[in-house]
Amino acid sequence: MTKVRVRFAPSPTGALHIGGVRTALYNYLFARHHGGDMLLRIEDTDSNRFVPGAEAYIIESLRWLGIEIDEGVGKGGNYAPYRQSERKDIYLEYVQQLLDAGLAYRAFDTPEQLEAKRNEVKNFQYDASTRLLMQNSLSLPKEEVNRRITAGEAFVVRIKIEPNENITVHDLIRGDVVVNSSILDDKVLWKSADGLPTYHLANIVDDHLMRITHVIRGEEWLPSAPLHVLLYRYLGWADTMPQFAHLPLLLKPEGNGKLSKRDGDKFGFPVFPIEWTDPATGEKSSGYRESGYFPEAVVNFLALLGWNAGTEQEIFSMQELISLFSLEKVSKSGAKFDYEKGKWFNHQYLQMKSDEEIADLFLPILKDKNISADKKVVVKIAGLVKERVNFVSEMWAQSSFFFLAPTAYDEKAVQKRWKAETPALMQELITVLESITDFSAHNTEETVKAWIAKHEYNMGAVMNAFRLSLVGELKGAHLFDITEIIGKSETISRLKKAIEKLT
RNA sequence: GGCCCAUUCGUCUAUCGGUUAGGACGCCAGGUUUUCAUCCUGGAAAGAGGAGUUCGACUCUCCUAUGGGCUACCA
Repeated sequence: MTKVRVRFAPSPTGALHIGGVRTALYNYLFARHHGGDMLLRIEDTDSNRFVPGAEAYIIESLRWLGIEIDEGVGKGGNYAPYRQSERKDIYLEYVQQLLDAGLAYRAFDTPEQLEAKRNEVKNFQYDASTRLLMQNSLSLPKEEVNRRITAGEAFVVRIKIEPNENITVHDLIRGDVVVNSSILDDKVLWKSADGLPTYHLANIVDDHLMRITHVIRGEEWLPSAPLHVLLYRYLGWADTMPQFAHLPLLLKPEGNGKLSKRDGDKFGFPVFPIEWTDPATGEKSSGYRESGYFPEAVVNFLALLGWNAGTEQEIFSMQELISLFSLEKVSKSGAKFDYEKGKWFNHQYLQMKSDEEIADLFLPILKDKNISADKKVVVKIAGLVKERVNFVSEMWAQSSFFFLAPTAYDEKAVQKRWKAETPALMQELITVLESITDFSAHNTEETVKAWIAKHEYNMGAVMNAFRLSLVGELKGAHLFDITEIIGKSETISRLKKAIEKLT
């Protein structure tokens, strides 16, 4: 059996969209599952839309997510070059072959003429029914064609599609899709504007030459798949044509349409894997990486948007995804992007991290806040706070009281928990705390609780006022974990301050 | 407009002719807790509509509706 080879073939027209990331992921999972190769090919045949930096962005995004490339741009391989703009001569050879075989023809119609035609005839399509009315090597006398060519007149090359034939595309996800060739148009294969092939030609030539066995791409390509099947046939490669799988699209979380860059701005979540700055406008778009997502969480989340193992498992490592993935289990319909679930995945992965790892991520944030803290202490705090947050970036809000004494007290909390007798109670608590030498959470808790029990104080009244004094609000970690970390003198100092400020 | 694809809780999905239609996110309630959060338990919540086929349809077929995609010298 031939070795599975798949490719991810994005255009360097900007940041890699999250839907594109999923396509790359599925290709990768499929390749690894079958012990095959994953290629990265850059489809830069549209010189107008080329964006500098996009290629590097794509490579970095895949690297961050752990989607490894075996061959291609940035990696090399036996089928180089992997950038289509560097393969022009190769494509030239094959258009010529199509031209010589009479399967393609030259068309001289200018974009303006085509535009005029489209305005004049509704639903105009350049095909068998109209091509003889246009200016091309099929409609014009041979001498006229030659004259135009030698005069250097610009022309495109179009595929010549024979009408009235049912073309079947076998899709691994959708089954057979049958389309009548009459509805297909004579697509441009070679552009005159920039002297490069179109996607259709370059794609087929490369997939064939690079020995691609499975084409796994977005559903937006399904309508042109019959054209691609025809091209394989025209080029004599029908017997080695790759298998197709068209993936369902990622849709907007609300309303209609596919997920777009604008949705990120609108709903406040990233639609790009890593931050992207548009080189033309300087406009920044947020990325999952910079938003504090773990790559494993993004991968897990994306993997389940359109695929599932058929079990009730939700959390999958890359290795598990690889061993379980199959195209048969990819769903057929588009998936609305559920950002809330994405956050949940990150929460799950955050809980799996060691306190040490989390501390390493939290330390720079503390540094930003001008907090210098001992790593050991931060590790401890990470352990106490991680379960309360989805992202490391949210930890400061949950832990600032470990580092800073409250400067204000929540008004409602004060009203509820700071009564006339509270100052005296807190004063007594200070005395109790002062007597403690082993200020560990456990011992302090025992001592304080014993004191409360002995005097038959109201537990809630004491503890809440205590908390209010230390935190400034009625929230936060276990109280005696706080006292242990901030220490005896700071604990007492905060109590004193509260008594002073709230009385 | 034409062509193609799709349609199970609000969302992601399981089910591959016979199920009390399952799970997860989110939501709601209760419990744990000194607080908030976490966590645990429970709850509400779905087969687009209509015809067939069949002893029996979420599952197969057709129609309609709805959603999506494509319809460039963009990919």
